[in-house]
Amino acid sequence: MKLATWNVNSLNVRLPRLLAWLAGHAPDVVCLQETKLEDARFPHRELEDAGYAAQASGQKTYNGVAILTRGERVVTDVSVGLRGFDDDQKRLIAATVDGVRVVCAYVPNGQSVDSDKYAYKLRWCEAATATLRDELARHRELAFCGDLNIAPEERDVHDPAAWEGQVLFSAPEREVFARWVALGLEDSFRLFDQPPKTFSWWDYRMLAFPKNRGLRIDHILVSRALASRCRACTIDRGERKGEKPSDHAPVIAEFA
DNA sequence: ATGGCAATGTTTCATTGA
Repeated sequence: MKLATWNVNSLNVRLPRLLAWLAGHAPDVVCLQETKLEDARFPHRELEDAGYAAQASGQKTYNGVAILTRGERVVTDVSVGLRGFDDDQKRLIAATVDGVRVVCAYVPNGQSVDSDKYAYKLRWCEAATATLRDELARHRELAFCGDLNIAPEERDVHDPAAWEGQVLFSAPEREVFARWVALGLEDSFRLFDQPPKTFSWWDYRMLAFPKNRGLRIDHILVSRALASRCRACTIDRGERKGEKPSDHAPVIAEFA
């Protein structure tokens, strides 16, 4: 099974690239973030023609998440949002796909550590921790995927000294990530030897991508049972190149 | 040096992202 996550930064704009990418990689499950589409406008037909079914939870302009599944994979127990956390922002969708619980998240950005949005991010993450604890109690095989908007370690940041204390790399955010790991989740990317300076997001500005000034903030975290089946995790940085790329690259994990 | 780019709707700018 091949499982991917990708912040597409507008599914409307990125649909041609997504369809080409699906044709090239044939992933079995794809978690999407920042679709920026109301459910009524979700491109179900185009994806069906490409061989994918979709579960979506979206809104106009901002946020929006979806889980795509290839072929006749059995999808059950679709749920939307965090338990016990009232939120108008469409940031979380989960589904069980052939027995694997897939939780797709678009964690709030947080803007800056002194902002209301940062406080919202931390509250959202705390509710996510509770939801994940529940989900892990119910499902042996679970993948928590998405734009988690946290760079967990110095090696996940192009310039850790410059980013120290900044949003995406502040101590409270890294502690959140550590709590998710403490629940029994493993960072699939770090199960394997990886090239140094591998990132998943690069700013559109300042020639950040050609200079490889990026962050690794998109992740596939897996429960221990699923980790034991994990055979690879890679970031498709080539997808950041070319015409109209998303500012995020897809992350792909493969399982036996 | 706090800019730079991209997408969206409220569109000819303001807001947000990370």
